[in-house]
Amino acid sequence: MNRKEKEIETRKRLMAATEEVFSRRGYAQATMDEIITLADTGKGTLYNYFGNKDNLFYTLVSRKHGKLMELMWAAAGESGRSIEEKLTSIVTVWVEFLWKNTVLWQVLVFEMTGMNRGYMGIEKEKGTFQLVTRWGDQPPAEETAAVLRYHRLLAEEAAPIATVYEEGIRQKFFKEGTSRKDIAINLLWSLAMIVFYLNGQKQDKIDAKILARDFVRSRLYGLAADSEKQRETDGRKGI
Amino acid sequence: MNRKEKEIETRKRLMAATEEVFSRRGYAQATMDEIITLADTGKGTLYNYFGNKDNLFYTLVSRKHGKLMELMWAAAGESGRSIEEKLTSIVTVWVEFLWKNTVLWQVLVFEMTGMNRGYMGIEKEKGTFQLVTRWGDQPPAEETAAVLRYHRLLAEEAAPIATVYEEGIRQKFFKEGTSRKDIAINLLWSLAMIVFYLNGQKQDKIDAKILARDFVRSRLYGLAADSEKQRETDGRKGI
Amino acid sequence: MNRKEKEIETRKRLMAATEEVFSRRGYAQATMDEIITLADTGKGTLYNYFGNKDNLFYTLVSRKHGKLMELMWAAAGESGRSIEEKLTSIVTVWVEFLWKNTVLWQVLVFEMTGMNRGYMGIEKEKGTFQLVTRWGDQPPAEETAAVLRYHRLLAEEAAPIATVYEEGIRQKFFKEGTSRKDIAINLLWSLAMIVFYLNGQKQDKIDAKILARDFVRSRLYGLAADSEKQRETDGRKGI
Amino acid sequence: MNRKEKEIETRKRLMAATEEVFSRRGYAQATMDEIITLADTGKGTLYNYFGNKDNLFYTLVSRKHGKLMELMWAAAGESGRSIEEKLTSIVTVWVEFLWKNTVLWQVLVFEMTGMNRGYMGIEKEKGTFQLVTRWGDQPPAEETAAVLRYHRLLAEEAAPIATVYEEGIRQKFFKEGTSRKDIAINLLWSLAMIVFYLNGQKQDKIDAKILARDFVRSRLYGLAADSEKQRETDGRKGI
DNA sequence: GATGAATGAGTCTTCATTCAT
DNA sequence: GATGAATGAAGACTCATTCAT
Repeated sequence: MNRKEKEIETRKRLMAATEEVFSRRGYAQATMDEIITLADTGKGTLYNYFGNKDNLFYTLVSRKHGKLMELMWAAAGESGRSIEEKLTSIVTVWVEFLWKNTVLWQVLVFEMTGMNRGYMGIEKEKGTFQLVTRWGDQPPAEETAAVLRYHRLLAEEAAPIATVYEEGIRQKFFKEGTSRKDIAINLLWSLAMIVFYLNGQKQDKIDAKILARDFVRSRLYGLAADSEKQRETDGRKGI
Repeated sequence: MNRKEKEIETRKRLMAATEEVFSRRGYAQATMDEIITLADTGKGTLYNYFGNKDNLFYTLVSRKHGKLMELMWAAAGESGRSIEEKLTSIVTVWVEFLWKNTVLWQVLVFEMTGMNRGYMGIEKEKGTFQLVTRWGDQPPAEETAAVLRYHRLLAEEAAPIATVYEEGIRQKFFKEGTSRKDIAINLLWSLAMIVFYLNGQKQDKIDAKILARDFVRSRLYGLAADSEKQRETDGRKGI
Repeated sequence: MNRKEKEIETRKRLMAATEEVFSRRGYAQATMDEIITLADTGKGTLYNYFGNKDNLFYTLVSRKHGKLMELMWAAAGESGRSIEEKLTSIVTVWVEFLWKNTVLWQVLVFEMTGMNRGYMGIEKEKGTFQLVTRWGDQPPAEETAAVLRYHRLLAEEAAPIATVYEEGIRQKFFKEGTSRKDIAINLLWSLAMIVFYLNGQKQDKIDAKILARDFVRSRLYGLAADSEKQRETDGRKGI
Repeated sequence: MNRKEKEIETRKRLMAATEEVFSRRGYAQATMDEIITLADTGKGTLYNYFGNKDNLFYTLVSRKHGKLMELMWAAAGESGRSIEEKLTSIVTVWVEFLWKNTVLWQVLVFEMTGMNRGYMGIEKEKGTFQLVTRWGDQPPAEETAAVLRYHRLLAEEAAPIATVYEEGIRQKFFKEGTSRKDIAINLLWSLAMIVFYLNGQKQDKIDAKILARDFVRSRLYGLAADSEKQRETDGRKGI
């Protein structure tokens, strides 16, 4: 094995160890020591490759995100299929992904975005985010930058489903008055909560496709037996 | 002010500081030092009252939980109201509560339950929980106990809405095949995700009641314009 | 019960609790909190009566010491008895005392005298002690005073046996060349080590009197079967 | 100096500082901060090497113990020498060792074994120890393990002298009825008490060999001038 | 380029003592 | 005179990061 191959080998082992450790411990409780021990390499190597802990996590998560996006866009773009089928496809991808990466994505959403410290990422213009906190004060610039890139990832993950939504709206598939973006986001995270909760308990028993199908149907057609009960409804926003 | 009153005063200041700090920093990043500084008291005092960091957090969260439960049960029990109205009431309570305690409840759900480390609390019998991890190994007994009490709180919070669900099922209000517990939990956490995301951005503008009403309707009657599309549906589980 | 009686009552409970706690934990690990809890009184009371932790311990130990000295002097003074009988009497008292106060006296000897920090109490003149350390530097005056009083107690405890020794020497009971003080001290502490080691394991089974008798005999007449082996001996110091 | 040498250098400095500080302060009063200051290194380094305070102490003491054992066994094995000579040899080693390590071995015997809290280590089978307390309750498993290893060391230190004792008994050198183990232990610790008390006061003046010789003789042949006084002796155990 | 020894700021926690009521 | 709430100095230990080899 030449030098280049060796390096790639080491990177691979580090990535695998990183995944293992962050998946087991979350972010704060994970230690660099455990990672290098598992990867059977040196601390210097880890830092040479990835710079720091946050960057290590970001690299891991970013790759996975990339693969996820490919699959989601593919599902969103399948031609000749109904809105419901497309939604179901995307959601299936999402469920399968989360089953594999439950902890990682929880950490991403709650720790890394700073959501657990009252941070919010607001999309000012297409692709440009701004960080605000519930408490008014701006975090230090460095932290802001570190946090925002995670917000960007998450915003991207809602895009495919939002696209299908737009399509559905044009087709008059949906009731009026619904805000696409909110719905897309909620659909995704509402489902994420289910997976987080089921979290492997039943993942052997439930097929991702079935879970996805049932979930989409229940969102589309509701839980109530008699939809006529909605006769008096008007102007609802339907978040 | 006599001694007893002074003590109560101190407790109050400590509780307030605790809420403030955990809300701003999450659990791991919060420091006892910041809390005592804010409460303008000594470290010993804090430890005399609460014993340790975890207990401090639990005390805070446990009180809030108690008040929440009262309100939820009240909403669940309102006589002479429809299922939809009861659901809307509970959900309104929930939204109002989460708006005030967004970060705290995120921390509770993701950090304290160990969810971000792959822990799951499984209810064996009524009220008895067992901790399992995605990775198979049992955490140390001490940690297990510390974590489980948070699971107990969360399980309790799903109870009122589950009760209304049962009632609705008896009344044939819901479609068949739905699993009450899962739905109750998901309804709650799906909504929580919305609030976590909105996270104060709009909370001044959106009325909790309206958000709740729209949310319940959308879950009950679906997002699709034409419910006839479900003609071919059969045996779905509707999670 | 009037006020005076009440106070005596409280003092008693405090003394009992003090003994219990120091016996279980040693000095450093004992806490004032445990003592007042056990005595069912307040912290202020404890401090009003005893001033501080060291003083509390000293008070306890000092009382016990007083009783011990009475018994020892009585044993040393029994008229019309042989040297061996007197030694055995004193040693019996000592064994019985140590069985009851094993931990307390270990703490006294090793922690309180500072022996475990290289402190030594040297008797300059009768009753006047000076503190020196293996390391040459003088401890702060305050600590010196606190430590020295424990040395004084211990020196006193060797006095009765030393007196009997002097008597024995006058009677030519002992071999020549023996240094009385060293022997007295060593006899005492050599025996203490036995009791510390047996430390309750066998104390139910072994009678203090028998242990004392055997111990004294073995010291007086030696372990060797054939005392003629000592023919060539000369000028030994016999510590 | 290359890396490996540097590491060894650091370890050495740490070991030296450790000895110095524990010797001056005992265990509880010694602080890690003082050790690193003295060793002129960082806290992390200390912890990387030794893990925690107890382990640091154990490492130090364990090394010294190892060297001591070598010397003792050598002294016990010298062929062609009488029992008395062997005993004197062992005891000489012991005295020389204790003179150098007085405080350390006091700390070991009284603090680390938990003797000052009523702990006793009982040897169930050869090499297997069990911890019991005067108060009946078992200490937590972790503490038990930490304490027992010190008991193991001490038990080992009595072995060489016990071996010589057995030999002496086979040779009918000793009076009957003596229990080897107890005697071995007491011989050692009785002597230790002397050294602890002399504790450097006179160590320049007294030769270890002379002290050892006199001590052994006095134990073997007794303190009394006339050994015929023992005529009435029967069945004594001679501890 | 890989390594891992060294670092020290940062945390939680303990506990003797004080003093106002 | 009894009380116990309040205090804060002190101490063990963790872990991301650096940099000389």
